[in-house]
Amino acid sequence: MSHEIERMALSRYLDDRHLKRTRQREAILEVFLEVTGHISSEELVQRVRARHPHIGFTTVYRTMKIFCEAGLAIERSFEDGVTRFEIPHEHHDHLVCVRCGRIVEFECSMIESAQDRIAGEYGFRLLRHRHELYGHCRDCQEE
Amino acid sequence: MSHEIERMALSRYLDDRHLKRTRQREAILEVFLEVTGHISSEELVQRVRARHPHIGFTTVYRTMKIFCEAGLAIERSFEDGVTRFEIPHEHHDHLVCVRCGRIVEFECSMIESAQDRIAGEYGFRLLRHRHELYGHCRDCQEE
DNA sequence: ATAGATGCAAATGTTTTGCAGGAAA
DNA sequence: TTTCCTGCAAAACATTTGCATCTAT
Repeated sequence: MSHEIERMALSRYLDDRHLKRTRQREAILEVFLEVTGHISSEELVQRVRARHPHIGFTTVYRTMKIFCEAGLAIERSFEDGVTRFEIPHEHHDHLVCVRCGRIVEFECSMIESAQDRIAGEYGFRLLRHRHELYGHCRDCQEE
Repeated sequence: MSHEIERMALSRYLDDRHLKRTRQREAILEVFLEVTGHISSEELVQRVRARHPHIGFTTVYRTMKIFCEAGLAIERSFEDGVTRFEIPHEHHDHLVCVRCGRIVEFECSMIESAQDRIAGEYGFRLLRHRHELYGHCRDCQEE
């Protein structure tokens, strides 16, 4: 069984605050762990409902909040007003195609250290950042 | 009279599409050109209404859309769900204090060129980017 | 038995749209 | 006198909250 780490993290998070293991949380976890890349709240609701039609979207929203707090999910938002989630993995930022919506991850340690230096220059204690490049991906350039 | 460039850009934009010069647009322009830094839609509505109580917030939203299209304003959004506007000036990104909301601009050509290189590597034609550093500013660190 | 979870409906907050009346060209 | 603009109310949209009911512990 894969994603043992995520399952254990959730298990511990729930136990620590006396939260319950419910059918709904199990179902949402299953679906979320299958995601590769980024999934919006709405898509997540749809996929969960395909298997468990009774689950309300409110529950999905509330559950994803818990997953984020438990460290199983990271909330991301690009420029279309919807929240997306991804499974945490090594640090990265994103390239977003504004035509097809494709999201590609990139990593650049040079930029990372430049950020630290800049924050320091301005006296900021850096907590997090957001760095997105918007453009047309290769497939969307011909026309 | 300052901001001649902005006024002329708007004038031309309006003329080109046979749009009208109205009292409301004049009023919103006056207020907006006085802004230093970033102003949210809501703050803008308040400031405009302080002088012209009759102006509707719908008009402010619609007018700012026109200003953006005319190149007099740039829309920015940080992580609090509201749209902010700034007067265009040399390219820059932002440091945002998550405690007091202070927004500081920075510029880094090294990051800019790294972005171009990365976009190229992934076959993207870069249109724009978004780069924000979130943290605590100097004044918000003591506690 | 009881703290916690669910799902519906209603509320939220920001921004947009429909429309009838009003103003600029 | 036509075309565009305004302002109100209502809609949109993603997300959150209230609450009565249900369920895991």
